[in-house]
Amino acid sequence: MPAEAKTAAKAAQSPVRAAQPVTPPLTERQEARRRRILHASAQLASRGGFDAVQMREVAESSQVALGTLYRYFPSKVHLLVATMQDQLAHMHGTLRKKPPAGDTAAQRVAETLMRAFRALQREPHLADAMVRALTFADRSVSPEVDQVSRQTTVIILDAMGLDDPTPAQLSAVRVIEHTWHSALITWLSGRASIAQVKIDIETVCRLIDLTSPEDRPPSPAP
Amino acid sequence: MPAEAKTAAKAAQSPVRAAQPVTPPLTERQEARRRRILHASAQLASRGGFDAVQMREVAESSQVALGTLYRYFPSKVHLLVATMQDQLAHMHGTLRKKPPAGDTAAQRVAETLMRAFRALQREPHLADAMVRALTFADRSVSPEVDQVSRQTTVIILDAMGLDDPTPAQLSAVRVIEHTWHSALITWLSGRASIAQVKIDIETVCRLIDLTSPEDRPPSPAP
DNA sequence: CGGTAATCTAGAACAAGTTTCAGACTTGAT
DNA sequence: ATCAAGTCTGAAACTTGTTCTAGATTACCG
Repeated sequence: MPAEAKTAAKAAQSPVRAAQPVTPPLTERQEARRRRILHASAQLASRGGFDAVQMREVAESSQVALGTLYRYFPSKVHLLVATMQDQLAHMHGTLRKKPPAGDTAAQRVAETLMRAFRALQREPHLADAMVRALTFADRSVSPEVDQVSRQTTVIILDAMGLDDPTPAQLSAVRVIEHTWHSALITWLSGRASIAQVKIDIETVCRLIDLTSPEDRPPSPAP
Repeated sequence: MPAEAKTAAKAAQSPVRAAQPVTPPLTERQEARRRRILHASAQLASRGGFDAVQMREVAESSQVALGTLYRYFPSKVHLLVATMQDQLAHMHGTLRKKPPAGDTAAQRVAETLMRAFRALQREPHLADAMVRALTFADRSVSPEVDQVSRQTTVIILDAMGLDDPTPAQLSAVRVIEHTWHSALITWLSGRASIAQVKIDIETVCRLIDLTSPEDRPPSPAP
């Protein structure tokens, strides 16, 4: 049993930087199947978003029986969250190569998120599928969602250049993540403009200066 | 046609304080039906959350044919978002009677949200159903979701004691709402503790001091 | 190699959201 | 009071996520 669920469950306990799960030995063909499935999922999602990812179609596209698909990913939401993990890993790689160049931590985080946002704008349907799955996920997907959250946290902390955040900073990072997800949703459902998302990201990033005033004096012009 | 959708669509244009929609004449019996439906929805939601609100059961509980239910609320998500509007109106009334008493705007907003949070804790399943519906809603529900958002904005601005917010303040309020929704979700899915939600709300409310320094000097102890 | 446990496949079956339809009932205008 | 238009009902049908089953296939152990 490939067992995504079990797999990620193990990783869902220690704080920020948790280890990758102990990969339960996957045959080469199984690894290939898994990749095919994730690829098909991303492809269908890119076309028509959440609704377009239909389990029967994913199964067909990836040349796998429906039952097998469900063995690898126990639900549609699991599948899409895994797809998101996949894409996030990509993005993290990309970001690592060209780190953000702002002067303050807040600027770098905002720049990082805006870069990610622009990437999502190129595939709005895919973004829709992944984000909707993420926020719709119930407790049974918590371990996987948590993993996504942890990965996002790492990306933000990287941008801040922090290794050992205080509780206050962790809270600020959580608030930034909250804003990030929720702002994405309002944008995806057409209730907020791109400009608004940008402003809100910049606004929330100001919290960083508030929790670590070492980087630059926070007080605005009087 | 009672037409929830049309109804709320009309309200979804002017900024913050939009007027109530021009109620398309509803007979008394129709009004009663609508109430029965919302009541059944809230009741089922209180039991088992999002999944427990099954359209057939709602129809049966409220003594209405399935087709009629769909005429009043074109989808399950529409129904639950309307349920949320209902509950929000309640809450706003309650809050009006006992306004928050903090010294700064930030304190009052945090207090208000924590009060709402405690109310939700009393009916976690209902909260689950409403919040999941809200964030899962696609474009077809935008007008209604927007209405909820506007109502929330009003509540927050009330707590701030503001009537005529600047764009920066509006952005801060949006960020607070984002955090509010997303923090609720992480709590509901068991990924964050109540304490964490509290801290995050307090953290994000600090943004208020940042965008309107008139209320009290923001600079922390050196 | 041979056997056995695990995995995979095809396809049926089930569950819940949504749609459809014919006929009964209400409403509002004349 | 009557008629036309709009609503409501009950029931069946359709869609898509999910589960189940029986029989192939594959992986691994001795």
